[in-house]
Amino acid sequence: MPQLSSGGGDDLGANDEMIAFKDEGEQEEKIQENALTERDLADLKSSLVNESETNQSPNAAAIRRAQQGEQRSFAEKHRELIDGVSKHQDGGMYKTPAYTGYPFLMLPDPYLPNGSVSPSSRFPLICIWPLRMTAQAGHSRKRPVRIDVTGFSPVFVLQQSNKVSVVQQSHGMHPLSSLLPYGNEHFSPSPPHLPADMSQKPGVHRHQSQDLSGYYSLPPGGVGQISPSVSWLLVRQGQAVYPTLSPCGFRQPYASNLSSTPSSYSRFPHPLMLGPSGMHPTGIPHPAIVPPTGKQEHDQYDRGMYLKQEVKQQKEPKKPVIKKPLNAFMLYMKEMRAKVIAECTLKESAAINQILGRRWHALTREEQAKYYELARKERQLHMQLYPTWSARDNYGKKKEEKTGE
DNA sequence: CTCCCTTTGAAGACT
DNA sequence: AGTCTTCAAAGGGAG
Repeated sequence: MPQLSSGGGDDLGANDEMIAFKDEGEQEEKIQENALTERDLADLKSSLVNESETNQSPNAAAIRRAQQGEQRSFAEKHRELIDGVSKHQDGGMYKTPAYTGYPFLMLPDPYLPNGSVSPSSRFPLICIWPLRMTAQAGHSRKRPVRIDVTGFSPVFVLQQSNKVSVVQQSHGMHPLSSLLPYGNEHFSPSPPHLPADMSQKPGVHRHQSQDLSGYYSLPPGGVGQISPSVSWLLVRQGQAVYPTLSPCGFRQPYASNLSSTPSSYSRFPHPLMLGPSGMHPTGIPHPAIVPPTGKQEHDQYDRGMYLKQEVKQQKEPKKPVIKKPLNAFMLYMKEMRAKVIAECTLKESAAINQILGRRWHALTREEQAKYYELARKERQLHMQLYPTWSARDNYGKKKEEKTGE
């Protein structure tokens, strides 16, 4: 498995990526299975879902085309991303295929084949901070009200020894969008209700609506107070580099002491900064951390909810719940859910998940490997961030909650 | 309002 | 060691 060769030195990731993909015969079998699965998709949809779904179920060929397109687009995006990264760097960090699925943290890859990364460099000196300014005000589970104030183009940050390189993407699609683990709307067009935000100003283009809902932080002691005011916050060795708008509309970084706050901060407060809820011990919120009483869901984007949580926590401080890192399939589901919903006009998660499960099996080994790799990085990062955390911490918690203990 | 459903994979618990 | 159980996400549906 080419992309799974960790190159040694990886004692953190589990061996999930070493999945026992069977050999040639199995591959043929898989191909056949793919065809079957894809064909079954229509059947599944018609059998699983309600009548309306049945009536508009596309034929198998259409599904096949859709799936092929889906898979192709994924691969293309992946390639584009790799190309994009490699074009924009001068050969320092990512000589090997860059790890493309982790926009949250552009860290030196400890899995570089030569395994030469020093222990200290196993952790990022530079962190890319995709704070998309998307809030869901007055969110209810059934009717999310989304205020999308995403304003800026994505920025690449590549570590070059002690420098920060910022690479502006020239096209509308964020190159990392295809693999954003926490994104929900990676490929969806900009929502029609998008307010006239800065992205619509001349010279400032807006990337597609992506929920860059999660991100990882530096390890304890890495950073201090972080301003969430910008779409992307770059952190480097105790300094925050705040992207700002240049006259031409491109974002330029400027270094700032963490204690000082750029003017843009006050203009764009971010709900994620409210209160201690979901805060990593560093003071940085993390998608894996959720307030103890609430579901994660969109709460972290719900300013009101966060305020409530803050007040609540002031009254009765509880340990924030650190969630399990997502496995490969969960990451896949996160990415593909919206697509399936759009294609199948389904809304029931149970039915959607069935389809996703079949699609998952229909993926090629390479396509699955990408998600296994993502999940491996996810676990690794989770482990770095929460070294004392164990799945045991949440084990049986749900039952306890139910029983009221 | 709360729980269930449904999927896969990881990891803890149990035998 | 092998098997079982729980939890991650999601959101409509049911009670």
